[in-house]
Amino acid sequence: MKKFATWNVNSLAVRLPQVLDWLAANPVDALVLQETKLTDDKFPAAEFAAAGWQVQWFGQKTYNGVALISREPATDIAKNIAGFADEQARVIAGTVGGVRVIGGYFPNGQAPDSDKFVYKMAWLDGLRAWLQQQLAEHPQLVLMGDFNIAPEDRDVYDPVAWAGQIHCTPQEREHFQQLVGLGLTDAFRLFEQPPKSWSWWDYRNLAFRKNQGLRIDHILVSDALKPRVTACEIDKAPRRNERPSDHTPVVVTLDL
DNA sequence: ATGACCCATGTTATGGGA
Repeated sequence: MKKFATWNVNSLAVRLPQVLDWLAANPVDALVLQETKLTDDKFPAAEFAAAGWQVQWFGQKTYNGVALISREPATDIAKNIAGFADEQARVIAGTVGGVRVIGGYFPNGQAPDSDKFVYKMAWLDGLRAWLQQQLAEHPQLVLMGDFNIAPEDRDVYDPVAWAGQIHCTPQEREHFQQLVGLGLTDAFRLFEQPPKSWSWWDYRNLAFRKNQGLRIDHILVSDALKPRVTACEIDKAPRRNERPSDHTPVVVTLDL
């Protein structure tokens, strides 16, 4: 049995105690983090090591930043997308127990008519090209992270209000389907799930209390792993913490 | 109601997130 998880922590400096608490309660084989918002010299490697975790990290000042935490050492570490020049620290990958684990903080895109949306589209093109190679090299692969894409209307609390808005545009959803077309499966949808399952709730407007959110954090598994998936769940508990991240972890369980 | 929050920044407002 193996477990892999993803969590956008929205500043690891703020959330480190919550991450360590969560790992103690949820001893997964690997956890990928997004939005650490730390330069590499400030990464709290010693704190993870003291708790018995291996860690790889890749960050920058103020924005973005990713990490790969694992019980066993990760090998063949990759940072960002080979073949796609990027100033922003958004991807970290490693092989853990024979499984290629890729963690990504996909661009937000801000608004469909913005330069940031153009960047998001180019980034997704680059990701897909690289993933095709990664899948050829590593048949057992999980792609996890904050995709900043709500794949379907059932992933949106108010699909009418969000129609055409960022995270819900046809272009973003087409990119998600193109990733699926590489031979990947949304592990969450392999199982019957509670309706109105979200992974993110706005800090504003009492959104969590009213359960107004989006499902934008995902775990995609390769065809080789798909028959091994026994569970995939969103863990809402950390969203109830004091000073929570606006995202909450997603966990997949595989019979390996 | 084009709002409401949270995080980082050598801040006391601004940009970004989603």
